[in-house]
Amino acid sequence: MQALKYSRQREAIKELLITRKDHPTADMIYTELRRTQPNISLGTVYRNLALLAELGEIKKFSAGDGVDRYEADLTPHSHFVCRECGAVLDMKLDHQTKIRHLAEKNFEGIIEDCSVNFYGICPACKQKSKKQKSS
Amino acid sequence: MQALKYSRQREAIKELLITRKDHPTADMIYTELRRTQPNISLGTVYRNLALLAELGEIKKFSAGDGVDRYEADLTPHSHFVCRECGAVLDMKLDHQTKIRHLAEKNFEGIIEDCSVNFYGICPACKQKSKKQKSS
DNA sequence: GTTTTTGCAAAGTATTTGCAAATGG
DNA sequence: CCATTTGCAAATACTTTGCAAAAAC
Repeated sequence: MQALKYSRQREAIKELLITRKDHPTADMIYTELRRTQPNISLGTVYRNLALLAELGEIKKFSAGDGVDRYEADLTPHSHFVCRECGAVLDMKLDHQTKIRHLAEKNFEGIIEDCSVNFYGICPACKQKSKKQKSS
Repeated sequence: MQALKYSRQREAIKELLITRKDHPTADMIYTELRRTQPNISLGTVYRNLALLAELGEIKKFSAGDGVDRYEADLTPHSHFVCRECGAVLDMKLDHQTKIRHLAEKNFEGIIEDCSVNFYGICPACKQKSKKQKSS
């Protein structure tokens, strides 16, 4: 049981996540895939995202707004969320490893994962507001 | 305009968050307040939580499951989420300040906030599974 | 009296699920 | 063939919102 058969849809989802470096939601993935596979359903997208995440092939995370986001980059890194435009950017500094060790010292439980989110204004929006002021 | 009048409901929500040290969801707050104010509505709870968060009197955050959580503790700290029992615990180490400075060095945007979540097995659940093994 | 807040119910999102048909091995 | 996956639609979970009545000032 649970033999995991090939699925065109699942491959397409994985491929899309490897290609795209933004951090799409299930709905964004669905909309994009619809262009090449007009019959794919949102339920299938959700089911495969959950499966891939469970297999550890992709990572599901939250940007703090109510929507789940997905990425194929499994290396430890954190995210920046722009409260102006909503963009989610990678922050390549690897804090996690260091923080995790710090946290483990004072904690009796088991720490398996760590997520770090930054919030603020992204470089692009910062530029934009500068120009508006000077005009 | 926007003069902010007193509201018994809002005070009760704030008081509850100051008292309770778990990190309740809107629905948990609603259920609890219903015991003393049987007519309070879920919409009112949501509206006041949003208002209090906007005023900076409480903090809204995500534990990674789809539900928003609230707390009155405004000092920088992070959270641990048990993937066994769902408990959300405070991690009192202040990583945020340090991490923020690290992140700001390599980032052209503006960092206003930072959230750190740990995931794993909480001390209580760890104990429980130990006992099960030895029986 | 005017403005803000409330309770209620309805609407709006995001996600999950049941099921018969399609697909993979 | 049998097990898994799909598309579709309905169900669920969480949050927001419109509106008339109630409360605050």
